[in-house]
Amino acid sequence: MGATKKNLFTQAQNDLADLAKSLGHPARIAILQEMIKSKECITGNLVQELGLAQATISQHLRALKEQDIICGTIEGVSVSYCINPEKWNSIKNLFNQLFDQHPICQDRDCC
Amino acid sequence: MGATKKNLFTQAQNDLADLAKSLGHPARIAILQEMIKSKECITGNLVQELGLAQATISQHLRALKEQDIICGTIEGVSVSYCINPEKWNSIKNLFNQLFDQHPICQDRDCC
DNA sequence: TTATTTAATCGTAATATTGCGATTAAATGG
DNA sequence: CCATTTAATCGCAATATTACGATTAAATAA
Repeated sequence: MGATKKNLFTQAQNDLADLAKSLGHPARIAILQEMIKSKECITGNLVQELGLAQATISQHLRALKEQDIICGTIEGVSVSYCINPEKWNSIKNLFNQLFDQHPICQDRDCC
Repeated sequence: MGATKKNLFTQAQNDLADLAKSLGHPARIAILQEMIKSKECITGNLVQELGLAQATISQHLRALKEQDIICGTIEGVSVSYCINPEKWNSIKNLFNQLFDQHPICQDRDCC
């Protein structure tokens, strides 16, 4: 045991959970915000900015890459990453699809 | 090592990451969708519906409770859970705040 | 009172994640 | 060619998560 039982859930549920999981670490949130902020999408700075080891940053970048949230282009000896705009938009839509399923009911609140 | 270095990040980054993490499991996505679908917020059904053990469901419910995403009221011998509408709304806003930071740039796409 | 039902919690095993030093690979600069 | 720079990957240790059987606690039904 210990492994997620993905077979019990729909593809959509697993996909959304995987996306949420990839946002579920402050370093990855910070990386994405940094990429949004800096127009040049330079990543060498991330190690400096975030204070995590180079190997750790690289690992987080891979997690985001595997979800197709970011991609990188080689620029000389370094690599420039940035957010995949189409994916970003689709993530936003998927999350809002979940959020908007809930009919903010004023009348019958149990919380 | 192995523990997230939360001290390197802002409160907002850690909070958003924690929220994302709590959505980062298909069972918890399924639980939330079930709560949205069923008007009565009955939870005993969840064990039946999802096919996970009772202890496991209870653990996922606790994770959502700890983030204040859901809360439960005792109804006789069983417990009725539902989504916290205010929190739900604030989560939606927090995520969209992140999503909308990105200026969907058509001109300079590296992906 | 004593069963029964329901869900939380405990304890534990399996697996995943996080973090980093060390190494590797690839490109640049001399 | 060789040194340097940059980032990916490897290997490992520490920690977290997932899952579930067993137990517990609380409410109901008899």
